[in-house]
Amino acid sequence: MLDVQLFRNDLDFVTTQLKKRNFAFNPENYSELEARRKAVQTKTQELQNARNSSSKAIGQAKAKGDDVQPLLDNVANLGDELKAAETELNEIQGELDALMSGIPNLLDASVPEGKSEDDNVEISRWGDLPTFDFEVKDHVDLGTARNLLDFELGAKITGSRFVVLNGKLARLQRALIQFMLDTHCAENGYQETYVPYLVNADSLRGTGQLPKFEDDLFKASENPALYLIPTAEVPVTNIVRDVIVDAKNLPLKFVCHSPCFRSEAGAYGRDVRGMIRQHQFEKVEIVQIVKPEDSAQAHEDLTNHAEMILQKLKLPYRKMLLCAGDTGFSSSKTYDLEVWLPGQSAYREISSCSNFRDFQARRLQARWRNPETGKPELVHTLNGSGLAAGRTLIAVMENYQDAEGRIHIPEVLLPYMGGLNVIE
RNA sequence: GGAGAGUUGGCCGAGCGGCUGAAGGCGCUCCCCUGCUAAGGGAGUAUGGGCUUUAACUCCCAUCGAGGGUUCGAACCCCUCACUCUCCGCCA
Repeated sequence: MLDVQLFRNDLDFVTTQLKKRNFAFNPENYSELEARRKAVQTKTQELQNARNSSSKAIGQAKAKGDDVQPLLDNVANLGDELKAAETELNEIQGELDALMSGIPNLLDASVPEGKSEDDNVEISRWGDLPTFDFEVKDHVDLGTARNLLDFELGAKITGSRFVVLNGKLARLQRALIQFMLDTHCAENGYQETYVPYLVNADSLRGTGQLPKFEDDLFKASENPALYLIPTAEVPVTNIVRDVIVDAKNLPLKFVCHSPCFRSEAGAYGRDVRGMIRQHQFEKVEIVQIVKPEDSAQAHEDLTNHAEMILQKLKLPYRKMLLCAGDTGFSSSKTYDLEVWLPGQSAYREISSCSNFRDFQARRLQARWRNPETGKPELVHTLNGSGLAAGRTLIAVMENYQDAEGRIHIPEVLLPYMGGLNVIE
């Protein structure tokens, strides 16, 4: 949610900024609605004031033992008039809310122009691409050859875009998750959390998935309305919903492993092969709640924390700055990390690190008390994948394969694999 | 699942139809006194919104779990829902 004051004070600025995103915003439409709101709200409040002062007068007259009937006659019609005004105001507020909650965040000045992922800007590359003196396999061939990955079984048990991991490979994924959690806690100062995987609509509104992106979610129950989390970002960021955080406790840094559930509506036909795009996958999420002045630096730090995992795993990757058209709804600026997948001879997204500034915080009413003003002010929120475990598993399989189709265990994972150093 | 009790400001807690945006206490901030491991006195201390060209003040509106109702007027009465606690049952 953007600041309504910004719309009232500098509508041209907002319109121009939104245009960078190719977001169709109609300022005339907005102004007209806002003018109605102002008129009706003022009128409503005047009526409320009239009612309050009349009621007070009646109370005082009664206390003195005066005849209150003339006063009662006076306010006879006030009730209906007030009710009508309040109803109208509610409708207008509802319209405005719907409009405002559908408007994306404003982009940071450093975000490049562009329409699609083709316009994203490469910031850096890390690691040498591996060379193989044999024909490389992708993770599907590597995994199914040894019955480590079973897509047909996933389809039988549930349906398409689900998979079963067997034996050593399941353990390797668990090792990756443990390694990521331990690293973020011990080296990057994050606090581990465990959170619900079903969330209510308020939580999803807070982080921006609702009302606009309900199709991307799995709804698990109707009454109460509960949804499977699409990312741990939702429950973890909602830790600070309706909270005024003590300044001395900032920044808050959380790390959380969770499964993620996405309906992948609109992704039919994309990445159908393998486990790149599943309805259910494991991810380690890092979240930061910071003072506004710290969020730009925190964004760089948080991205570095995600990069650290790739570096320790010795997986080659590149860092992309997303262009205007590819930056998510709630984000003001996003870096994607793309890992090298030899099986595809391509870099593929493995982490997305975003600074939401106060966009989520305003929806969440997540605030901190600024000692300088003594007033509650909105915090800034950030998050990133650190990393998507399912895709990291794929990357390890493909980068660490040998001519026999075996998968060697990255050095940093050895302590988590119970002495195993190769899956064969 | 059954029975009962609750939900008020940063925290505890009073209030049960008008003078209550809310007593009292704790905490916090400032001032005074005293003087040293402790104490006394005074003042201040909720949030969101509107109006205003902007800002501050004043003013106005809303908020005592949420939503609705009764009433000239609701923290207080009625209804619905959510959550918390206690006891019983069940359970990884």
